[in-house]
Amino acid sequence: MKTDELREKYLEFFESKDCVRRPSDVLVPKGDRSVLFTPAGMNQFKNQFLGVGPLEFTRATTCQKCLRTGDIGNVGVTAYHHTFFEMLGNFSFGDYFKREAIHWAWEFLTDKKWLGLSPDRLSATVYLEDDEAWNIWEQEIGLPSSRIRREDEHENFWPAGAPSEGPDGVCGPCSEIYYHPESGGSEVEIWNLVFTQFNRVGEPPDNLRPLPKKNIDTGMGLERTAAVLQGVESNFEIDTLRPLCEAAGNVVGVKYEFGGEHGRALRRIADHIRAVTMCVHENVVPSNEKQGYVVRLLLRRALLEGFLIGRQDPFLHELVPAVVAAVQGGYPEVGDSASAATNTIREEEEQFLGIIERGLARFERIVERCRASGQSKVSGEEAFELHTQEGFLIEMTEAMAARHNLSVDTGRFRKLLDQHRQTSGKGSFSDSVMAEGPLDAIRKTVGGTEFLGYEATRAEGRIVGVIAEKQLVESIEEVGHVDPIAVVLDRTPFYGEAGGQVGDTGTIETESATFEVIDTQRDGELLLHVGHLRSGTLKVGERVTATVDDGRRAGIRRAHSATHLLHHALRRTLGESAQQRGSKVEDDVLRFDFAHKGPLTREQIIEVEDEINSRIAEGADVATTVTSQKEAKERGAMMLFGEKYPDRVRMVTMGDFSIELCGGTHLSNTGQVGMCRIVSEEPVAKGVRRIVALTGQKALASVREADELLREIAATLKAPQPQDVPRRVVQLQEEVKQLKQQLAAHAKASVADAIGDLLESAEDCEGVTIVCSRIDGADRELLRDYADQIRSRVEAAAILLAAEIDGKVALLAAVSRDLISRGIKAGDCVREAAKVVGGGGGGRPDLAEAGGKDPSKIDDALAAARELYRSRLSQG
RNA sequence: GGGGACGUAGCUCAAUCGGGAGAGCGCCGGCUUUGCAAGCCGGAGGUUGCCGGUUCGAUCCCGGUCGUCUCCA
Repeated sequence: MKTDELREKYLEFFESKDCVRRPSDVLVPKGDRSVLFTPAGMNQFKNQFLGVGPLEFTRATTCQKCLRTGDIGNVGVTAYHHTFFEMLGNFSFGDYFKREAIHWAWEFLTDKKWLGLSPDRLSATVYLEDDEAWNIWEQEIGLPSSRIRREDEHENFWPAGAPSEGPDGVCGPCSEIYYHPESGGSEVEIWNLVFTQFNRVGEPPDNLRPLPKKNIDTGMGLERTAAVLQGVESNFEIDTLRPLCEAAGNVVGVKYEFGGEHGRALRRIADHIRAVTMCVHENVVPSNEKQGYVVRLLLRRALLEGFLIGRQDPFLHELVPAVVAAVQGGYPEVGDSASAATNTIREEEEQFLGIIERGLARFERIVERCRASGQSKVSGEEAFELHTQEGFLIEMTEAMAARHNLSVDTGRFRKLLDQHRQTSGKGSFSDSVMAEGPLDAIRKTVGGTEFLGYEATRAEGRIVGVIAEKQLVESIEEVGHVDPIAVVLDRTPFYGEAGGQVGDTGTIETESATFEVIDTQRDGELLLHVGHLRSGTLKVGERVTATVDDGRRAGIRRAHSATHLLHHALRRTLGESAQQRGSKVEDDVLRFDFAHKGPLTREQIIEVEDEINSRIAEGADVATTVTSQKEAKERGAMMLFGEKYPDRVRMVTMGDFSIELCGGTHLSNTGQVGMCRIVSEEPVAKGVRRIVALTGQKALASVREADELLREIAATLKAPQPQDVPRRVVQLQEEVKQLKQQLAAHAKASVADAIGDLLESAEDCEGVTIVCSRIDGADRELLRDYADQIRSRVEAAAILLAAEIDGKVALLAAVSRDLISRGIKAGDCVREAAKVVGGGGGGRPDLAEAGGKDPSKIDDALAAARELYRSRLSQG
């Protein structure tokens, strides 16, 4: 059976059991900080499992795109490990439970209409204490007890080890189904049925409370099951992946054979490039943090495999078409972003090779050091530094060291890496991902907040929850709380921050109390009014009047509608690739990030600004409609890969030029923007630019400000007209430069004059001119000049110069080079002299500097220096 | 979220122990040459990322900040 066929059959089967077929969630789940990537099918149903929020359905089935990197070292080595893979799943939220889950799994696996696997080749495991599951398997399914195994909480509980080790929250026993291949190879786990029936509360014993509503969460690895059905010995041999491995072989110039010399490496390349392509398709691009870093790592590891085989220029991007071919059955849309993915991947490959080249110098130094000291091993420390600072994967260091006949201390390297892991792990993710927060209680009773803000900025509502210091409270009466309080209403005109648009501000009032809202946030379906109680008492259940600051809201609407105009104008000027990557919409201020390489030219910025303002002048209608996702797509609304849209979407259209899906608040006519002005354009990340623009009042104010500034500059420069300013500035710069040069020349000349006097009054000792003198008004620079010129004017000189600078003493000693061998050193002299003025110093034998704190002793210091020179010279 | 390295002329990078900011390439001018390539001579080009501290004195040591690279989570 083909892989695509298996996927379809599974979903069809569970649809026949009244499960709703849901699309795969995106690879990076939105609003879930507990994971980097979607790790399993149930991830998108966390709220349903917790019983939080409304339930649109109680049974579901999906084929979920997943990414896991925990076992990356096993990829290509074992038969069944992947980074990216697909997980088939069926789910129940308080609906069907253990009996149905097991019966249906068995039916799907063994019925001729579906997979038709021989029952004799299947076995199952259950959790030690789960007699219920055991009995279903043994008595109802009729599986012989010899083929049912009981396993402990580390093997057959989710999360693993939860009863004794936690985390707290929803958990339950599982039952795994294994397939025993005809070839006699080892058993394969093909399906895991999780029965989430407990809520863990604290430490054992008696810490597992039965859930009122029990859930089912199952996962069947698509590739793994396909391998079983196709009777092949590895996931990489199935119909979709084998060609990808072969393509990898072609690209690096070797033939792919499963057991061949390069089999493992090519499987890794195939696995990683598939994962990378899927990520890039969803706009998760290589970077140095979080998800982007994982993508980068996958890409680099894949590149390295090819590099070691012998392909040492970018080649991974050439595999994108093969990936598209492999995944098009399930994800035809990946083809749409293939060329963009190819570019992104090629760029990252080039960058990595560039980094290697830069690190090469350091690597060579290490090799050199080993040679010099006769070592045959690169130390673990050195390898670790190459790894953490230059990005050299250890395998690469080893391979390159081998070329120089050196080995690498990998044992030590691993130890250092482990240490590094431990120190870094301190700030890791919270593990109680399935635990409830204070908001979930409100959600359970009232569902969500109804949003009225599209039509009104003032409305009546009822308080359904108050949160102070992270706790639910019944009422709040303390005026002057330091930490903001959150108030939840059943209905509100306040817009909660979303889609880049900031939350509203305003007031919530009862007859006796006033609450100032400084921000509005959302948590799932709830809108949280965040702020401070100004007077009176707020109680849950009270009726209130909620009033949005409508002047501010108007500015936000102008900025938001202008954002759509900007998006439209950018795509018109720069091309379709100038896709939105993020935005922030505030009161008459907007920030817009979009995909584009390199800075925009001044002309392009003006063109964009012109386009926006023509659309404003045109006064096009702005219309919003709520429609199905499908229809919006057909109308040509922009939909981004890597975004997950709800089934019903809000579509905002402007004239005939802009259609976007948007939940924000907008104007009714583009003319109301008034004016839009781009104030900056800058890079924010690789391939992403940011434009900041102003609308309405703020746009006008900024023009005025610039005008005012120019006027001021012109007045200061005494330029008669603003247009004379640039010329005047150039003129002044030139003047300053000339004056500086003149000053320097002058100083030099005056030094020459002064030196004549100094030498005249200098004493001669054993043929050496001793100059110990005070140069008033000199700085350190000038003292050096004096010393240099004295030394160039006489045969042999021993010098100490002093000056008072800022109430402190600066000393400088210098001797002709010939004198050094006679034991006359500038450093010795300057140290002696510095002692006298309460300081210290040092330098080279021919020139040294020092300082001190007591200017009144300068003459004493000069005398001491003279004395030192004399005595040394007479000794010599 | 936690570590590490780096930031010096337009570019690539030096600067020993804290003591005079440099090289190569590029740029400009001159010479040599029939011309080009090259060569020779000369020149311009610096807030040592930014802020603060220690010190008589900081490119160098310490703290902070910004940016780049990188590892781990």
